[in-house]
Amino acid sequence: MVDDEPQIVRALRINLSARGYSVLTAHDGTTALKAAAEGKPDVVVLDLGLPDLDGTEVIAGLRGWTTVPIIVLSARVDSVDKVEALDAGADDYVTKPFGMDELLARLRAAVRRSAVVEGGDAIVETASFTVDLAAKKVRRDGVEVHLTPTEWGLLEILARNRGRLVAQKQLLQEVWGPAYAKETHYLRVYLAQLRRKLEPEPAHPRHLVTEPGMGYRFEP
Amino acid sequence: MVDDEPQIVRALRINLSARGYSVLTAHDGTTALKAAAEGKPDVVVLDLGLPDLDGTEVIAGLRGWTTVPIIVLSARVDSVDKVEALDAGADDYVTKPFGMDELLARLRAAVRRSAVVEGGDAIVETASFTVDLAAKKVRRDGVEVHLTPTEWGLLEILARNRGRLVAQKQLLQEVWGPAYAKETHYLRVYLAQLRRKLEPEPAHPRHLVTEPGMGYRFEP
DNA sequence: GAACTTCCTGACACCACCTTGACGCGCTTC
DNA sequence: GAAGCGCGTCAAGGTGGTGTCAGGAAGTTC
Repeated sequence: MVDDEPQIVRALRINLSARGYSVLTAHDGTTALKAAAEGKPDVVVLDLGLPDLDGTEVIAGLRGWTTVPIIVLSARVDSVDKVEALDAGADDYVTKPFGMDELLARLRAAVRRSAVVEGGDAIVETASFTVDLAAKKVRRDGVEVHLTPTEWGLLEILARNRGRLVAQKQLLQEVWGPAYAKETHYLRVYLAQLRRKLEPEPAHPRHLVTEPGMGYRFEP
Repeated sequence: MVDDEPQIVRALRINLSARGYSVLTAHDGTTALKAAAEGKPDVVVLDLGLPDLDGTEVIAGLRGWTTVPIIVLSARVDSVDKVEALDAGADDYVTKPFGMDELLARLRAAVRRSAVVEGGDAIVETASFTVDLAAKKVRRDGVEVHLTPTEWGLLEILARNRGRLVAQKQLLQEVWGPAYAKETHYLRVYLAQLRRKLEPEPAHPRHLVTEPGMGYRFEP
């Protein structure tokens, strides 16, 4: 969040923090570029009327090394300014005064877009095997392990809820469908198969743990 | 370009065509969705006040199968409308009346962004063949291999997602269109053709791998 | 208008996967 | 201590997904 007007910085910080964002602030272009390089933000909100650098210079300075979404704030309504900022590399341009709801929505849109690009950070590791949720791959001691669709469906849910208990009903409904909520036998068969393929000692599972009567838990 | 007001469509068509864009137009939501499925646009400009469908319905209809950038046009200034459209999956929201310069700049920004997403290394190499995504060419042992448009469409998606599993549904929707999401037979035929042209042992594919029940994977 | 390419469709064999049943074990309950 | 329940294991049958081949329709080029 880059702005030289303290009240705007303050308002945004409160709103963003309340929604679970962590916020880095800078009050001029130079510190903004430095802070961005160190903090690796997921999105940049940039006011154009900074005391030291011109808005397009800040944008260019960021675009030199990152494709992080940049949302420009500005009091200038003139379309020339908008075109300049957007062509310099900004992703969006919001004119002051702006509604907080709108800015937040544009923020969400920008983050959503870049989340699609990255995507690859979905790797869950345990002592004996690795689950790559984006590529749908499982490796054990470096070699790829082949899983059937049903096996993968189960493992994916457990891995996405790693550390948490997942109810039998939830697993059955999400993998087999709502009509199969009581076929707990399926779970026993497929959990056994997963353990045989992934656990060092299938008879004494360390990562795919049964919680009797309740469900299963993935322990990373 | 989706709008029910002829004069706006006309103005935009002239401006965009003059700048080298090729323009598809639709005057309501239903035809827009159909045209998008067939035409595979690089960016969608969508007016919200359509006669048949609600704006968010059109956005949802597109987002069901594509991540194409959507720029919303609307006469409504209310921030609730903006938030709704953006959260439904729109990338940008421009209120009427708008400056043509600004819209064009936002268009450029949207296209630039999605170009980055697609980007990546333009050349993908395997032990037995090379895919040049920029030039749309495939070479095997130095000599160029001719692919049909459909074959190339499949190979391109797989190559851009190299290493990752691509679902059957995604391949079908992106190559043949949303209506063909269940024609898995097409995939079998065309994957067989690609393997015959590219794999050293078509019967035992090493790079165009099937994951039964789930999809296909390109292994570099 | 003929030759060619490309796409779609159908038939068939094969194999992996899902489902289902039977059985043994350990824990809780009475 | 017996009975019942939940869980893990193993094996077998059926079926649905996959690869392959070939023929015809539609469109393109010369």
